Amino acid sequence: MGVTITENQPVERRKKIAKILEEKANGLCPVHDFLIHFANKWSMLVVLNLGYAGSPRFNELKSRVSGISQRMLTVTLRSLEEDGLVTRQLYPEIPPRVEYQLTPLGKSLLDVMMGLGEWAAKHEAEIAKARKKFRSRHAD
Amino acid sequence: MGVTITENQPVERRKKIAKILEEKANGLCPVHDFLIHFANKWSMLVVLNLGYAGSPRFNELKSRVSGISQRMLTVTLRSLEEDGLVTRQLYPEIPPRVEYQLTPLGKSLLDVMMGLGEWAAKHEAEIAKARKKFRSRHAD
DNA sequence: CGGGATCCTCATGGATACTG
DNA sequence: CAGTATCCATGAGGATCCCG
Repeated sequence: MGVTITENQPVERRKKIAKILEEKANGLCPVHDFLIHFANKWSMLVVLNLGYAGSPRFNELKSRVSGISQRMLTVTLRSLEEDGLVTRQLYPEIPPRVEYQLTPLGKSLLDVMMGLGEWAAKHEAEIAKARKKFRSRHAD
Repeated sequence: MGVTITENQPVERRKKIAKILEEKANGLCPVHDFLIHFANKWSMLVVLNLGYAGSPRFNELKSRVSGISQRMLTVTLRSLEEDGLVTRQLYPEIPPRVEYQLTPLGKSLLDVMMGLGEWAAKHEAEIAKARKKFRSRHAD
């Protein structure tokens, strides 16, 4: 099989994209379906922080994800748990202790999220510059 | 410099994540700032379709991104343009013709988006299974 | 053709109070 | 400690009409 890695070849790229955007039985492509559950303010940040912290407790995680409310952390964790990305381990002590952890599936997503995160960190300034320019051009 | 690539090393990974989550002057980490503008239903799908189609016209793109409304395509494209990810080329003909295209910055994001897209396509079934299981367990 | 301008709806998500 | 339950504000996003 052709293992020759030819990065940036338009043809190969188009094939890959086409596969990603292929509609499934539900009328959605995998990306769209994924985004419906994942395109929100917190999911990605929680995944990254879980990747960093290992098996944090609820409030540990809450203090790490700066700005998140108690409610939204709960909601986000439940959603991640539902998608099989996170496990919730309850230790029935008093006071109760709960630890969250990425599943193998969650860890595989973490790798992708890190790619996105590194992109964001790398191009942050460039984007900020573009925004400024755009606004000054449209500030008529 | 230590170029030894040691994938999956927790220590290196934690360092990377820490850098991604590092707060900037505005009190936000790069990812958070990025997500505020990009975590929505359409941006990623539009970027992927632009990567596929090359320099599509407005309605060409609209018919490719299944389900998107005229308004949301406009809004999304403006936002991407503002972030320096997309260029808008107007040909003052009658009727007017407008072509959209990824900038180099947009193309670099496309690569990352493809990584996410491939992840979504690969693990779609697994996620669906997890959801089913979760629901049957919580259907008391 | 490629939008802009409005109106409207509903889901996201923030604040607060309460609980096992 | 780790939530649940409510209430409420905001804005994302859909439908529709209009316009150069």
